[in-house]
Amino acid sequence: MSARAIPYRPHNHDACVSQALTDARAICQRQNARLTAIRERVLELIWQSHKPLGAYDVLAELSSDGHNAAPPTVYRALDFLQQHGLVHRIASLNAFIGCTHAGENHTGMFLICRVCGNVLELTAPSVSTEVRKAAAEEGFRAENTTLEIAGLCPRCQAEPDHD
Amino acid sequence: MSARAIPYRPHNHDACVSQALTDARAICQRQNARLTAIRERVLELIWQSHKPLGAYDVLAELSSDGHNAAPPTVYRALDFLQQHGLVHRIASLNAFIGCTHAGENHTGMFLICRVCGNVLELTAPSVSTEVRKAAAEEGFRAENTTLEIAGLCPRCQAEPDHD
DNA sequence: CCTGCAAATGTTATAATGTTTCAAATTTTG
DNA sequence: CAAAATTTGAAACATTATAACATTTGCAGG
Ligand SMILES: [Zn+2]
Ligand SMILES: [Zn+2]
Ligand SMILES: [Zn+2]
Ligand SMILES: [Zn+2]
Repeated sequence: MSARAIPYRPHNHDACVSQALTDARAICQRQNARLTAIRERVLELIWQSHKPLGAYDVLAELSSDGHNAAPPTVYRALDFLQQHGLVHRIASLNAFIGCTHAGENHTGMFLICRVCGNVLELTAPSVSTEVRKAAAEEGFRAENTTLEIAGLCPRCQAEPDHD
Repeated sequence: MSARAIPYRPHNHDACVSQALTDARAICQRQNARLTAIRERVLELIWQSHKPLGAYDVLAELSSDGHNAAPPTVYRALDFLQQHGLVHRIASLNAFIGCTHAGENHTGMFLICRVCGNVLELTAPSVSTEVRKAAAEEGFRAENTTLEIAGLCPRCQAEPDHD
């Protein structure tokens, strides 16, 4: 896996997409999971940008593909992709984003720009460590961490009206 | 403010509620905010346990009070209470819980037991520090942190079938 | 190749959560 | 008190997610 693009800055995003799809195929093969046409298409749609996409946005895109889809189709695909660590749900936005650390066994931390809407996924081991420690001090067995930071990305701090 | 009760363990919960209401009155007075009857009642309902309550649950309770309320009534009250730091929204559950650090200017971290449903709110400065650091390393200006840990509370680790 | 099973998808309906809008009532201010 | 601002009421609507059951597809064993 090559160096990761920074969503906030212009980059060859097609490369992001094709890398994600390639990785996904490999991961599913390794896990004996079936990355069917719909699932792959949903993953591709989720990856169309670094901004989280709502389930109904995915649905709309599928429809404009000519695919006559209903909500369960999308939610099922998204469940599958989450299960296999290919997308994340951003709880604070009710939306989904492609995982940039697929196959890496990580706890994501998401930096969400409230202006441009782009999201950067980080793996911050020091944060995870402190979280685990804090939970352990309470005798709590942590299983799943939701960590989403809303704020301003570097670009939007500089020029507030950007896409 | 006295020592905080641990939600997972039996305690005199009426004391939690009356403490919360007393604190809320003081805080609103200090901030020149109007803790109206509805708002106070919603806060009280939220505090009826240490389990997060959905907006529509609050609505149902209001209705059984005889109060003929509609969704906006509840959401407005909850907005107010959030604004003034009296309740938190748990994004991963679409539900609300009373703040146990009201007036303290804090970033909450929530330990959510997936079995009993109780939630413990912590202030973990070391976590906040690491989060800020990680964000800063990316040049990101963090404004709002959502940090929710799902797992098993001490009690439910010991005896899995408890309330 | 067929048959039968399991996984995946289609389809319809419905549940759960949250917002917009405008009107009426209440509180505050001068 | 009168004007202005805040709060609440009420109805409709929008968005997000799931339930239930029928149908199709992929695949293993015979
Ligand atoms: Zn990209
Ligand atoms: Zn990830
Ligand atoms: Zn209590
Ligand atoms: Zn709090």
